Parts: sequence; C-alpha cells; structure tokens
Amino acid sequence: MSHTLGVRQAQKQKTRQALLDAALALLEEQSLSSLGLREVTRAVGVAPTAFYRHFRSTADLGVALVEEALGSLHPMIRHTVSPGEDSDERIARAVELIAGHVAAHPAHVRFIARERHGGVQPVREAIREQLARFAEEVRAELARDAASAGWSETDLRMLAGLYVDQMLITASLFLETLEAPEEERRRAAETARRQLRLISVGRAHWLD
Amino acid sequence: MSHTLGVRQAQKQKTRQALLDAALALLEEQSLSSLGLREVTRAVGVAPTAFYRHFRSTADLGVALVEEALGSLHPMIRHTVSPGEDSDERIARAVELIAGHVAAHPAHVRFIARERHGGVQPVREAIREQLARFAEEVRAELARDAASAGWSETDLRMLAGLYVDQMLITASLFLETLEAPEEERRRAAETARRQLRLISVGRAHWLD
DNA sequence: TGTACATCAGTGAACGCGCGTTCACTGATGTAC
DNA sequence: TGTACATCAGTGAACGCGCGTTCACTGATGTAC
Repeated sequence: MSHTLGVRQAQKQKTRQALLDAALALLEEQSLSSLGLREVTRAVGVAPTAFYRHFRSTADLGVALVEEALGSLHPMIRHTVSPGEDSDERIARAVELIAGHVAAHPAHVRFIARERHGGVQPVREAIREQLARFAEEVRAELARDAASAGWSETDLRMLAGLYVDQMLITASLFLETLEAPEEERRRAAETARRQLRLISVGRAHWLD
Repeated sequence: MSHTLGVRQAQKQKTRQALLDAALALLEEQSLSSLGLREVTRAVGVAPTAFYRHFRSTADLGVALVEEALGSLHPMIRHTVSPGEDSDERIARAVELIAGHVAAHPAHVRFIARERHGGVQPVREAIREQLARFAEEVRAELARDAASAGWSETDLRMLAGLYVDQMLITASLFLETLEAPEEERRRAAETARRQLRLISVGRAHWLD
C-alpha cells in the first residue's frame, strides 16, 4: 500500500503549486524583482498572508521555480549529447528536442532566460548551479565518446560549456520565434543546426 | 567658432546624464522593471517631477541606457573581427578587449545582460536591434576575409551570430568573475580563448 | 468507535510607507526690438 | 546696451493606491487514548 498524503498536506501542496503557476504566468510580462506577493495571491484567490505558509518571499518562490524549470531536465540533456549515431542526425534531433521543450514550456524557458542575469541574487545563484550541473553532465557524456580520445579535462569542460550555452541561446531564439510565422521558425532552426554543426566540425579537428 | 549649448541646455543635459548615471548605479542590484522613478530622482537630488522633463518613464530611460551602453561599441566590434593577422593572436586580443571593456564599464555590461531578456519590452527591443547591427557588421567584416571564399550568405550570417553571442557570453562570464581571485579570472579568459579557437577551427574546416 | 485535545493552512483587519502622476508655481535664461 | 516679454527646467504640495508585514483568529484535519 503506497504512502498517500493526508488531506491537509495534499491541500497545502495544491495551494503551493497554484502559487507557483500563478507567479510563472505573471512573470511572462515582468521580472521577478518586481513581482508582488499580493499579485500572486490575488491571482490564486487566497489571502495575501497565505503566501507566508509556503514561501518566505518572492525570491524564495523564484528559487522553487528554478528547480521546477530545470530540475527535471537532466535526463533529457544527458540523452541529447550521448555518443554514437551520425553527427548531423544527432544535431537535428537535439534542435527538435529544444524546439519541442520551448513549445511545451515557454513560460519556464522565459523565466530562466530572464532571471539568469536578473535582479534577484538567490535565483541567479540557483540557475548558475543547475547550469553547472548540466555542464558537468555534458562533460561526463563527452568523456565517454570515442571522439574525445586525447582531449584534456580542461578542453572537455570548455566544450561542455560551449554546448550548454549554445542550447540556451537556441532555446531563447525559439522563444522569440514562438509566435512568428512558420518560415521564420524554420530559419531559426536551420541557423541553430548550422551553429551546432560548426562546433562539431571544430571539435572533429581540434587535435589536428 | 564652435556651437556651444546655451546655459539652460547645458544644465538640462547635465541633469539628464545624472539621472542616467544614478539609474545605472541602482540597476546593479535590481531589474529595470522594479526601478522606481522616485528612487532615481532621490539619488540625483532633484524633485520627482523633474524626471518627466527628461524621460516619459523608466522604460524610456532604459532605452536611452541601451544606446549609451552599446551605441559607441560598433567601431570596436568591427576592429575585433577584421581579417588578416594570426588567428590565435586575434583571439587573444579580442578576449583582452572584452575583459578590458567589462572592467571599464561593468554597470553597462550588467545592464545589457540583465535587460536583454528582461521584463521591459521596449528595452529588449532596443537591445535586439543593437545586437542585430553588431551581427550585420561582423558579417560584413567576415565577408571581406579571404577565408570566407565559397561561403554562402546564410552561413556568413550564421557565423556572425555565433561570434556575437559568444562575445556576450564571454562578457557576462568576465562580469561574474570581476571580484573573483586572479586565478579564476585567468581561467575564465583561457576558457573564452579556447571556445573562440574551437569556433575558428570549425570555420577553417567548414567547407571540407 | 468515540472523545478530548493539538496542529496548522488559510483569514481578515490593520499599520505605516513609498509609489506615479497632476497641477499651478517660480525664477533663471533666452529672445525681440 | 537696455527693456519687456516668452520660455521652460525644476519645485513642492497633494492625491489615491497598492504594497509587505503583524497579529490574533477560525475551523477543518490529525492524533492519543
């Protein structure tokens, strides 16, 4: 018999999630540093004071949003970079994966792009940590690839960082293109693929 | 005889610049979307209402800051990418140029990094336009390079975009490293150089 | 199963405060003659 | 050069409003026996 939450805990979780969802929606048009606690509770339909039962501040809520936006992405990242298979096909698949993710979770992607350099220090720090984890996971995956024979640890980390940054750039490019005509989105995807391909070519000839 | 501003115009310019400077300083610790007009005038020492003699809103002031931060950078960009000369030396010089610029104008660089994806639409748009101009200038410079023989216009634009993004990434990396120990800053510069070098290698073998 | 007590998520009133914007103003600077 | 008038950058009072935070509370849920 599985462990079920009590009624009270379940209701609390539900309210907490409603606060997170409402905040994320409000953050489509503003930054976290201007998001008001009363705005969020008003959107959910609870008293302002209820906020404090879940978060100490909007910054605290922001850190929770970082976990929600990036925490579940680690398996996907790993899978994207995994070795084997043809390079062009892997690139095409990675770009499609990013495009799909942006289409499925635009608000989360926008939040990360916006707050990565935003005005709230604990949130910047939380994003930095998650991205560092991504880079480390990509590095580990690259290290398993036969193409990485002879590469120094420094260079593997350098390349992993380049890939992570490029994924973010691609994601935020797709975000800007979300409401654009099909033609423009197609061009954005093509540019993203070529940039990744150029990095691949550089990688292939790095030790020449 | 050169044209000099009247006393009244000169004083107005001075106040306007003081508002821009005060705003930029306040924006080190918050986003534009939470910057208050009264905060800015308080920092300058003028009445809140004086603000309206210069800007219609803080968003309007933000757009002026974009021009101030990026407007004068175009010659520098052009110079960085110009052809000729050894690739490794050019890369080292470009990275040093970026490091120097970040050290000299940290608040401007932070402002651009923060507001590029920030919560104020007209400011995002102004930054987007300036970056598009950079990309176009880099593209034009790349086109003049003998190494670009045989490259399609699409690929030149793709590469120019990659360079511009990489410069921004490098600048924001240096920004984070500004107060870090020398050792870490040295490593950041080394990573930046290697990433640019990898892109150079990719470029050199693009048409293979 | 039933009872008595503890917990605690959410309430609602109250507070002091800083905000953006309006308005009529002042007085130094600029201009016409 | 001097005078009379126009311009306009900056002022200061006033406004209504929403903010974050405090506090004692309520009543449903949980727990001990």
